[in-house]
Amino acid sequence: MSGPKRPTDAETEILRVLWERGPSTVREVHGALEAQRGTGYTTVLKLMQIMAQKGLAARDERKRSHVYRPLVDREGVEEGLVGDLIDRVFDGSASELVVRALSSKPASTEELSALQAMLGDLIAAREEGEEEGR
Amino acid sequence: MSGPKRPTDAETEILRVLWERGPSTVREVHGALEAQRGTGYTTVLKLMQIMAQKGLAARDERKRSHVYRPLVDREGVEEGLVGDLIDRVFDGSASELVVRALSSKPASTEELSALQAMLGDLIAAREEGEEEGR
DNA sequence: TTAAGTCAACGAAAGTCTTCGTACTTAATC
DNA sequence: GATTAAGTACGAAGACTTTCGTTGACTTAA
Repeated sequence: MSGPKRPTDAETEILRVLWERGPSTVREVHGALEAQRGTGYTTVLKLMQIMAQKGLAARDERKRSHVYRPLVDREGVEEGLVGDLIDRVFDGSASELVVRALSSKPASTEELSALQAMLGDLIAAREEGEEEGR
Repeated sequence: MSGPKRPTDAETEILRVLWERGPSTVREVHGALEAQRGTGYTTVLKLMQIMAQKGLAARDERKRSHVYRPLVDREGVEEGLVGDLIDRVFDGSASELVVRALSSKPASTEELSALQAMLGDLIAAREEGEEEGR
C-alpha cells in the first residue's frame, strides 16, 4: 500500500545508470557516475543498499559482487517526476509546463516539428474516438 | 555570485501565493495555504523569514504585520525548476519531457491544439530568421 | 489598568538526504 | 599460512527542510 514516492536526486541518478546499462554492480555504477561526479565508492554502495531496501532496486547476491537491477520502470518514474512538478507548480496544467520547458531549453527546429506532428496525431486519434462514440 | 538555487517545495508553495495575491502578510499566506494543507501559523512565519534571509522575498516592516513580496519572478523560477528536471532526468532534451508530460497529465483537445499552434508559430519564426540571415 | 488577542523572534526537535570512515568478510596471490 | 585486494555492512556526521512550542512585545477592549 505504500505510496509511490518519487526517488531522490541521487537515487534518480543511479536509476538512470541502471536503466542504461542494465543490471550492474556497485563498481560499475560508481564508474559510470564518477565520470560526471566525484562521489565515493561507499557512498554509491550505501545509496544502492537503501534503494534495495526501499524497493527501487533488487539485488542478486549469488556472486560476490552483488548485481543490482531496477525495480521501477523508467516511463513510470519520469511520469511521476513530471506529474509532481505539474501539480506543484503548474496547477495541473501540462501545457503550462510545456511552455516553460520550451523557453527554458529551446529545442531544435526538427524536434519542434516532430512534437507538432505528435500533437497532430494525438488530436486526430481523439477526433476518431469521438466519431466512434456516436 | 550566488548560484540561483531552486526553492524548496514549501518555499515554492509560498511563492505561488505571493505571486497570486501580491504582497501579503504571514497571516494572509497562512490563510491561503490552510485551505489546502494543515500547516501551522508559526511554520509559515518561519519559512517566510528564511525566504527573506535567502533573498527569495523582501519584507516591509513598517506596519506591525510585516508585508512580504516575492523577489524572484515566476517565469524564472518555473524555468529553473523545469530546466533542472530536463537536465537531471531527460538528458537536456525538452521534447522528451514534453512527451512524458502529456502521458502523465493528458491535456484537453483544445490545449493540444493551442500547443500545436504555438509550435507552428515558433517554427515559422525560426524560418523567418533563417531568411534574414542570408 | 488589566486582560485578551495578535504578532515577530527564536530555538529546538524531528525527519531526510548525502557523504564517508571504519570494520569485517572473502578471495586471490605470494 | 600470510598478505594484499575487493567487497559488503554499519554507523555516524553534516547539511538541509519542515515543524512547532514558547517567549516577549505591542494593541485593543473592557
